[in-house]
Amino acid sequence: MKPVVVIDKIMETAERLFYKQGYNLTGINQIIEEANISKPSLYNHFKSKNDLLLAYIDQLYKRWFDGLDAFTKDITDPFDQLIAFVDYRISRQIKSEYGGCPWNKILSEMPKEEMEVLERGAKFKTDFKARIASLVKQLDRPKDKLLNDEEFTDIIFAEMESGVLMAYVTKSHEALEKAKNVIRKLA
Amino acid sequence: MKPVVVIDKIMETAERLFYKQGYNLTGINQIIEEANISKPSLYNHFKSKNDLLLAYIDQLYKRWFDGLDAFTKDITDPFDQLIAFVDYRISRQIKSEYGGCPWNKILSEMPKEEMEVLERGAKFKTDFKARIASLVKQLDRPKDKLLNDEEFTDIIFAEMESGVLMAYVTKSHEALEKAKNVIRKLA
DNA sequence: GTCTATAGAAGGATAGAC
DNA sequence: GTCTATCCTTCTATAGAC
Repeated sequence: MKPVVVIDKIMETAERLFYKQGYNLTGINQIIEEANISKPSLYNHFKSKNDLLLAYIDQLYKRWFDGLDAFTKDITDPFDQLIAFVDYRISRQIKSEYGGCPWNKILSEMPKEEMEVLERGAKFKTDFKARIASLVKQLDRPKDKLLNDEEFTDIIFAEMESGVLMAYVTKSHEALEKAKNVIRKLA
Repeated sequence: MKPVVVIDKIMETAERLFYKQGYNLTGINQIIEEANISKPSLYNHFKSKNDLLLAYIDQLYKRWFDGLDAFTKDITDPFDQLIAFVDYRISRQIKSEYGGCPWNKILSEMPKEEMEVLERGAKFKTDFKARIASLVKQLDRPKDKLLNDEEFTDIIFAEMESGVLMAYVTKSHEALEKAKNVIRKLA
């Protein structure tokens, strides 16, 4: 089902190339060529390449959480949902052939002063962590546990982030599999 | 103490710009200008920009561990050393004004097929984790602990990686401070 | 809204003199 | 080993016709 509207063609091509090659290595010329549109057509919808970047990031946010919801929609138990969060990230890494986290990729190639992008990245990360925190709370862990809910949440989040990074550099989801065991032990 | 040898000028400038702006946003022209050398002079030492990248990465490896050794040289207790590892990363983030981990930055802007760079990244990450593992082993934790040494090592590593990433996007080392508490509780 | 054509700057890399 | 000068490509962005 190929997109027929110009703006859809742009967004689909930009998403694919920005993730695969990185934002700075992807030129406007390549985008219009692979999207089969003309250059002024692109600039009619986006006033600059940076504008397209922001649209890409907003789409990233929506699709990431939509994908998470779809992946976990049939799971009710909060613990199972936590494990499914890890499985969601494993599935994404396999599907992308270990291309890494699109957020980390795009955030890392920005100069550190690019706050418009970094703040969207911070929002994504904290929103995702809030999802984890919500599930951890529902676990109703005994209060005398070694780790409180916040610390447990941090560990789950950290194991996933670090696991995806290692998946990217080692081309394997071994670390993410181990993360599930750690979660099981500490829950 | 400014460098007087041409190759030192190149490496110093490349290190600064690659980290600050990213590899793909840093042009050869800017490097030679800020290093105050001519273009053929650069190409006399490095046969291509990619060649300079590999030299930069090798230097990154050496300086990162040299810095870690210098930072922890007066500490003997293995637990204190683990905490110092986190403090080392905090100090680097403060010094760079939350510029992020130079490894993650350079790894993330490579296309995922650039195995020459990714493998060096994997080596760095696993070597660093091995340092953590070695200290964890020296802790001589009781065998009936909830987490075994390997799992505890993974958590420490993950907390640091995720903590540096969050430092980059939030411009704060709050997450890294929390990581020290988690390590204390689980040790 | 979409096109052809082009501007103007910056990219990586090299020839040839010294 | 270092320089000046230059090559060709690619970059982002726009003017003007339809």
